[in-house]
Amino acid sequence: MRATFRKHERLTGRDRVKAVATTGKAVHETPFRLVGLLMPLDTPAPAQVAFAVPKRHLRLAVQRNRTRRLMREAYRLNKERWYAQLRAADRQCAWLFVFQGDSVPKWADTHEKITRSVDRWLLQHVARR
RNA sequence: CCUGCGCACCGCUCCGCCGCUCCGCCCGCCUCGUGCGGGCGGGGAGGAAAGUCCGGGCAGCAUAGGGCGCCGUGCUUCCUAACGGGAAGGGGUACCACUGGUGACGGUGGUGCCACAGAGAGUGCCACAGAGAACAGACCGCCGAUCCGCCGCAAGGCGGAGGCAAGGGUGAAAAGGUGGGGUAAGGGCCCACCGCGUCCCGCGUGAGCGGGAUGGCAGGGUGAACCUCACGGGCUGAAAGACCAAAUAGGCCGGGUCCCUGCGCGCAAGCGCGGGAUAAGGGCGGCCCGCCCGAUCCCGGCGGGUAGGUCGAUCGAGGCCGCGCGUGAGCGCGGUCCCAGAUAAAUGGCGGGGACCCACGGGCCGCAAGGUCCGGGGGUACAGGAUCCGGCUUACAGGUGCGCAGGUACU
RNA sequence: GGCCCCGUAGUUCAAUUGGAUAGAAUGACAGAUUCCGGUUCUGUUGGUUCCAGGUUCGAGUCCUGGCGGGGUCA
Repeated sequence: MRATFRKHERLTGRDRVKAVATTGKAVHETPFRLVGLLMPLDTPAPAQVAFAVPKRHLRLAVQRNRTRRLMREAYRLNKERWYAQLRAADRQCAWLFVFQGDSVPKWADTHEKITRSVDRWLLQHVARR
C-alpha cells in the first residue's frame, strides 16, 4: 500500500469544517491542536483531514506554506495505521489540525507531535468502544 | 589587485527513495460516478509572485446631449492600449574641477537633485524679533550745505527746522547688486558693468535659446493655502458576472379531503360500491336537497433560491531569434514556441554529493596589497501565484559585465 | 481577494488657520503626614509626536513612500 494523500482525503466545505471546529473533541500537543469528530462522510476514505495555519503568528505566506506542508507530510507517512483502527471500528472521522506556534517548526518535532496527537485522540474516542 | 558608487543582467545545481496537482493515452474494480486504484508520456511560482500606489483588458449596473460640482494630473516634444510610467530635450539648483573679472558675477566640463503651469485675476496667511513686514520704515546712526536762534572781530562752533535708506542692529525675508563719480551727508542722482522687465529680429515642431534696442527698476514670500488655466475621469469590482442545482421552509397552480360500518379488489397503503349518523366558515336560496368557494392535511407539478458544482480561467498589448527604421523609449516585417492554472487552495519531505561565499589554521608564490593549495567549520538571500496584463514602490545572500572615483604595488 | 480608518509620555486622551519650550489626568520615583500601610498634600521624572524623505522662514498638523494596528464586505 502506497502512502498517498489525495484530494478525497481532505476535509473541505464550510459546513463540515464548522461542525468539526465547534462540536469536535480536541487534543492538545504543544504547537498543535487536533480537533476531531466521528461522523459519516461521503468518501471511500476512512477519514478526512484539514490543516489550518492562522495568519496571526506566521505573517509570511512562505512560512505558512512550509508549516502546512510539514504537517501534511507527517500525516501522510503515518495515516495507514490510523485508517486500520477506524476500519476495524467501522467508523468515519473528520480531523482538523490547527497550528498555534509562532515560528516554523522542525521536521522531527512536527512528525513526533502530529503522530502522538492522533494516537491520543484515537485512544480516547475509538479504542474504548 | 583592493575598496566604494552607478547602470544592466543572473539569482544555486545534481542523484536516490517517498509524495502533490493539471493535461493526454491505456488498464483494472465497483456502490457506474467522468468515481477509486494503477501504468506511461508531458507541464508545474517570481524578479520582485509582495505592497495594492497608478493605468488598462474584461464583467455588471447607470446613461439623449450639455453644463455645474467633485477627484486627479501639471516645463516641452515623443513613446504607449493607457498611465501619476518611460525616452529624449529645455530650464533651474547644489557640489567638484578648470577658468575670466578689482568686484557684483560670468564661462566650460562632470556629478547629483527638482510635484518645474499661473503670485500682471481675486481672497487668505506671514508667529517671535525688529524703528519698520506689504499704500513700507528714522531705533542706533550720518549730515546739518539751506533757513532760524545763540556765541565769536573772524574762521567757525552749539542748538533747532529739516535732509539721508549708505552703515549698525532684527529677521526666513528690509524696495536691485558691484565698482566709480558726485554730494553737507546720501540716494539710479549720474556713468560703466552684472542682474531684471518690455519690445524687435533670427533660430528651434516646442519648452526655450542667441543678438539688438530700450526702461532706470516696475517692486516680498506662500498655489504639497483657497483658487485660476489646461487636460483627463460615469460607478462598482472576479466575493464582478453567467449557468446547473439537493435537503428544509415558504410562494403559486392542479387534484383529493367529515365520522362510523358492511361487502369487493389488493401482500399492504389504499381504492370502489352500499348503509347509517350528523358537527362545521362563506356563497347561491324563503327553506331543504344539491352545487361551488375557503381552511386543514395529503399527493403531483412550477418558478425563485441556499448548500454544493461548472464556467469566467489561462493564447496573451505573449516569449525567443533574425532583419530593418529611430539619438532613444519603442515600432514594423519574417520565422519559431505553447510556457502554472490550484480553489480549506498543488512545487513538498528525508538522505547524499557538487558549486559558490565567509572567517580560522597550515604550506607555497610575491617587496607589498594579495594570489593559490590543503584541512575541519559555518552559510546559500528576499520571498509563494489566486482574473489577466503594463508600470511604480519596497525587500534581497551571492555572482557576472560595463563605466566612474579613490587607494596600493610595479614598469 | 477588495475597500476603509487609525498611529502623540508606561497608559488614556488634548494641542485653534501650520507659529515659538507638545499639555492634562493617571502611573513611576522622592519627600511630608502616620506606630506602619492606604488616602491626602508637595516636588521630580517621563516624548525619535510610528519611520524616511519633501514643501515652508517654521510641520504633531500639508504632500510622497514605507512600517505597524484595527475594522468591514459572501
